[in-house]
Amino acid sequence: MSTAKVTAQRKIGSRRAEIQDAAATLFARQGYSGTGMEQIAAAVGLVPASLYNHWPSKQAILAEIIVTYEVETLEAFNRAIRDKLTAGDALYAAATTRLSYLLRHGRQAAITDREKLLLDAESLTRVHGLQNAHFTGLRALVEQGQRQGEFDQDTDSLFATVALLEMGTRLATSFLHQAEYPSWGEVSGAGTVLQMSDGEVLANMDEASAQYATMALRMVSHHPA
Amino acid sequence: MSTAKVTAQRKIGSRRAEIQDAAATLFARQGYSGTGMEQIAAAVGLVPASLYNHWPSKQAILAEIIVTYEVETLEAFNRAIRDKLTAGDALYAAATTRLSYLLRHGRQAAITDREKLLLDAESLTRVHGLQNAHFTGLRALVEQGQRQGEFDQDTDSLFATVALLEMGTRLATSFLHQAEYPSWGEVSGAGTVLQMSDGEVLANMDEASAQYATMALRMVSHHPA
DNA sequence: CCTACCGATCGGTAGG
DNA sequence: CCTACCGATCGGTAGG
Repeated sequence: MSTAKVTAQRKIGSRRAEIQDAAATLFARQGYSGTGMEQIAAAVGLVPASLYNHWPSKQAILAEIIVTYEVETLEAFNRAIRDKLTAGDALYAAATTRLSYLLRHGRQAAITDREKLLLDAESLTRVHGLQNAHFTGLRALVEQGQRQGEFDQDTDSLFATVALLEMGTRLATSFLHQAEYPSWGEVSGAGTVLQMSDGEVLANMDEASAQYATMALRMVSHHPA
Repeated sequence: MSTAKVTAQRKIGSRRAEIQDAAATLFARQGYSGTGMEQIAAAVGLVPASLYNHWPSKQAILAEIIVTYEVETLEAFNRAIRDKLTAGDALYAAATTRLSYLLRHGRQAAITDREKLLLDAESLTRVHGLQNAHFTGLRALVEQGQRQGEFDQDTDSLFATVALLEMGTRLATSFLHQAEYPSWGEVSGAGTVLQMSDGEVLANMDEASAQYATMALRMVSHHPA
């Protein structure tokens, strides 16, 4: 497959987005510091200097990837829990929505996870604010379920919230590194059929999300009233 | 062997370890590519060229950090499950042992997670073999528990195994980035009192390990026969 | 969007 | 363990 053909298939006039997408793939695979502007340029068929017509710096590409990812993550969470009648329903919706989003943005999740400390102070403050809002919202949900008797009272809500969030991040980013678990991507008994190619999930995200949400409810010992 | 020579060898030996320890701190914080030999040298009060009296290359430091971490992780797992009478007991022991080890080696866990793909082919093959042995052993434990009726039959063992492993890794490496969750490190209700300083856990690992193991058992719906 | 090029920094070596 | 230094590569700029 020629680079020219792939480039031609993309929308003309979205060079900026094309560069960001190529950067995301490379950052996820090699890390930010391990990726040069020359590699990004080569991936989109340009010479390094031309990238600066679309982006002011390498840092700016990183910052937009991370901030966009965190903004969308928080929006997805708030949308998911809206109008849910019980804590169990809200947690289930938050979990399925989160894993579904994560599986479709595995590169961005991995980059945020690894490189966010390299951001400038302003962007980092914003990212921490977004992450804190997400964390606080999820923790409030856990504690609400505990007060209402739906979730186990003895669970430490701080610990459970961290575990829920981190388990999701890791499950999703794991798909970027299939080699780690050779059987990963196989057809598996309960329907976690997941095939990755160039950072994209091709099949059966819904089943994986349901499995994740079920485990999330088990972790807080959900027992519907 | 003269006393002077032994002393000299000890000095060299401790320098080697001192350099590796400083590198681990920097790699965990800034990434492998983001850390220069000059920074490592400065951290131990040397000039960059002097590092090459103790290590042949920057890559060699990375490789030893990762391989040692994986070897010890597998050993700890095999020791933990030895002689346990039920799958539930074995899973509980594996979980507490794992989190305890991870909390004491958060930097190495984070580095392995992020940088292992940068290893030379030989080291990477070895690391993948060690990880696969750990993964296979844990999955076998889950399936044994399912066959014996201790764990829920409907859980996908592949998915559950990945989730268990990744949740542990993330919980531990999260402590390296306290800023992420401002309340992290506080005194928390159920005893997850964890204070970090320079990558070291100072208090109450046992309670955190127990919380983690309890969640692990819940994830597979453990119900003692 | 290109050619040409900059100063800074990289991992690593020579020699004592 | 140091001083001195290497070629390669880095992110970014000037000018057209």
